[in-house]
Amino acid sequence: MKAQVSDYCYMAIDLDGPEFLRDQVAAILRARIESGEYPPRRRIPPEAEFIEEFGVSRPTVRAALAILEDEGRIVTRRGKGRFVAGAES
Amino acid sequence: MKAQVSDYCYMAIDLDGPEFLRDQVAAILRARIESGEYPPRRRIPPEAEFIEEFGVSRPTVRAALAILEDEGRIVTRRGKGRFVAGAES
Amino acid sequence: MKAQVSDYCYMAIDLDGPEFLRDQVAAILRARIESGEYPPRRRIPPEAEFIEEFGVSRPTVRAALAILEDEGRIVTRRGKGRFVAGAES
Amino acid sequence: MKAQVSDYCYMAIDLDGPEFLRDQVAAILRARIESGEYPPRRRIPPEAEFIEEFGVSRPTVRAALAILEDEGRIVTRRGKGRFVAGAES
DNA sequence: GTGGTCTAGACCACC
DNA sequence: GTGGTCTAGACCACT
Repeated sequence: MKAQVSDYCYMAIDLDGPEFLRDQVAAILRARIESGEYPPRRRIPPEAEFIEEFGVSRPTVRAALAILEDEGRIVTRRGKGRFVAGAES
Repeated sequence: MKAQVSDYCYMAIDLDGPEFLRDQVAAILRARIESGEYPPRRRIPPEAEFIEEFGVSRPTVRAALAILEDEGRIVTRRGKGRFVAGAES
Repeated sequence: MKAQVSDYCYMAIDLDGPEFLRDQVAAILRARIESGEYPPRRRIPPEAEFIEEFGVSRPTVRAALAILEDEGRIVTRRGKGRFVAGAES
Repeated sequence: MKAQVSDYCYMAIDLDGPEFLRDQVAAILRARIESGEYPPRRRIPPEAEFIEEFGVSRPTVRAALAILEDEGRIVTRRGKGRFVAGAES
């Protein structure tokens, strides 16, 4: 059921992909944004959901989301959630 | 103050060089696993403890642990520690 | 499935509003401290556990814990947890 | 002996200063760089030393150092240490 | 009930 | 023996 990023040394989701879990999670979420699965200006799932989905720790999820925020793909609103970046404020 | 590797070998041999330290450390830890001092499926002490206990460098400890892992005696879980191999759960 | 606060009060009272939940939770926890269920200088369960146990929101739990802290019954250590107050070490 | 940043709810080093430990540590180190205590192109102490000096966790120290790196005040060399930024590479 | 900060401590990669 | 990444889980601030 879960979309495992990796099962820790058992398998990697993509052997040609990013080296670290943080970067792998970021890559998956980046793809979801670019594909429109997470549409502009819409909220993305909370941290807790990614923790469960990918089976990684909260800091790893947060590090991945920080990458996407640095890239300008998402914005964070404390207490409200994270949103896909889009035209206008 | 520190317990040198040679202490654990009961002063039986002199240290001829760092390349032997690795095997000596591995031998000590292997004995602890086989004696049950480190029981199956239990975590073994962290790298840092062996560094201090044996007075050797981190790469030496890691090389010794890699030997035991190659032998299938321990398994490694990043961020969690190393565990003595045992019956599957 | 969840243990409601009212269960812990033995259904003695009805809930007239959320402002009372805080005091009820505080009263339950106060009783646990005084009875020794939560012994001095020991950590009490984390916020999340009380949220689940009592079926109340995080702010309600935190407000209840703040009461106990004001009363000097518990102390808070960020990143570590809350502890029952007791003789100094 | 230690230059405490704060003793966790007991006192803050500067009540008008930064709100978070991370920012407080960053501010102290920033001041040392600007004062010349940590001169340009010289190595600054390792993470472990700041952990001990300030009595904070490793992630907090790293977060503080990340701020200074973002500001361009220090550069990081894996396996070698962190250095105060200075003219020329 | 979200994200924000912090603690503690593990193993990893590199020098 | 440095910095890099990761785990696990606590409390905090805000909505």
